[in-house]
Amino acid sequence: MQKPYHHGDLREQLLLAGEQALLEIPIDDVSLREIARRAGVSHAAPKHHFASMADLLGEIAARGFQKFVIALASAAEQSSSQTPEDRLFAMGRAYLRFAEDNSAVYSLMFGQVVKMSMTPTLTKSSYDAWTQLENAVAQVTGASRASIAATHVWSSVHGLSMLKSAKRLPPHVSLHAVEEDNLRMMIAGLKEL
Amino acid sequence: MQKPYHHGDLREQLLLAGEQALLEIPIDDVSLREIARRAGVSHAAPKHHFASMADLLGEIAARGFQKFVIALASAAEQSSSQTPEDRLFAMGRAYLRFAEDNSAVYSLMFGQVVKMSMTPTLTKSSYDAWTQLENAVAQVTGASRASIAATHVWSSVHGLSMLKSAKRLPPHVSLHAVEEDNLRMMIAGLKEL
DNA sequence: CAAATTAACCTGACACTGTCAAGTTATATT
DNA sequence: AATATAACTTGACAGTGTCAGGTTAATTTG
Repeated sequence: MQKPYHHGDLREQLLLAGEQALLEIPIDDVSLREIARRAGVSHAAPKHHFASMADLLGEIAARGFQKFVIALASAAEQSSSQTPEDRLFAMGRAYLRFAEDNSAVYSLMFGQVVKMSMTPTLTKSSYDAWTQLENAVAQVTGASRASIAATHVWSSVHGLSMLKSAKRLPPHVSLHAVEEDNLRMMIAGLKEL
Repeated sequence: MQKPYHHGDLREQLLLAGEQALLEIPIDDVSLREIARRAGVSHAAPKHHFASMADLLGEIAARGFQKFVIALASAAEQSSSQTPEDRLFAMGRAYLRFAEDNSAVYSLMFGQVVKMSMTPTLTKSSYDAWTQLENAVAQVTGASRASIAATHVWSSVHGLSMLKSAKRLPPHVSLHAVEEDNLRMMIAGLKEL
């Protein structure tokens, strides 16, 4: 728990600088050296806190999953007086919103493992996110085939998020309408499992 | 239409070398220089055929969409005696298979535009792929809201492909069962539009 | 409390990347 | 046959991630 001598805690500052950089500049311009620059340290300083850039990014992705779980839980709570379907719908909306508001971190969270290490904390946080979704889905479908059902939910919402952020949706459709209709169709499909 | 003096046609060779490299080595190791090396030319030779690496990758993605359209059409034909739902199901299976067999090119096709230029041929081929899907979906839902329905289909199948290739699905579920069930739920959802 | 140890950080180097400018060579045009 | 042009090479530049070795500050030890 002892603080490093120079920066208070450089590890945390690097994570924050990385998250900030992902918000501010194109993802290809986010380099380890740029993050070090933003934290005000030399280009090799991160080595003492992260074995590689993939490790740093993996840790940022892990923190992304943690915020993600909180965002979805909070959305679910606010509709907790309603049906399980409504709760799932609210989580779906929160999911799409998170992906939009944190698009760079989101694409890191679900990106190829080649650019990013599967650190233990990332494994755990992404597992937590999965569990949260599976529980919410189990309220709708029953627990027996919740894994399959959750995969359907996640695929649908994740796919829509990706198509949106990659700008692969046809320009003439209303994004908001697409989202609402997609969530409705997705939940309807659950009942056919 | 005259052939370049040295290689027959270096442009085509570079595209082939790039496609091959994407099959053989990790996507992060696929560099412009590596592709040039594989084509047996100097590191700057590609400049005469592609303005940038993003352009080369964009062209590879465009060719990916062309093969993709052919693969889906061929799958649909082979079940053409059946119902529109069956045809869509068959296309869904072919989609998942294409994404698996061509994972690097697939992730290029749907990746961020930052690494890859939206060249005119890429715009056209991805539009063709979209149109093909929309037509197949319209056979199931009717033409009026085919855009929305096609977005639902694409999101679901694309999302599943990405989760699979990013290894974000829980390890205890059978991939084959997940795919079949996902396609069934997805098509069921169409009827609730 | 002083000395030794260790952790945190910096400097400099290496091999690699994409892109550009300038030079060379082979084809095409005049 | 002379000229022009397109295709390719060489060499350079600024940038990257990572590693080795040196320096400085905090911590632990004697």
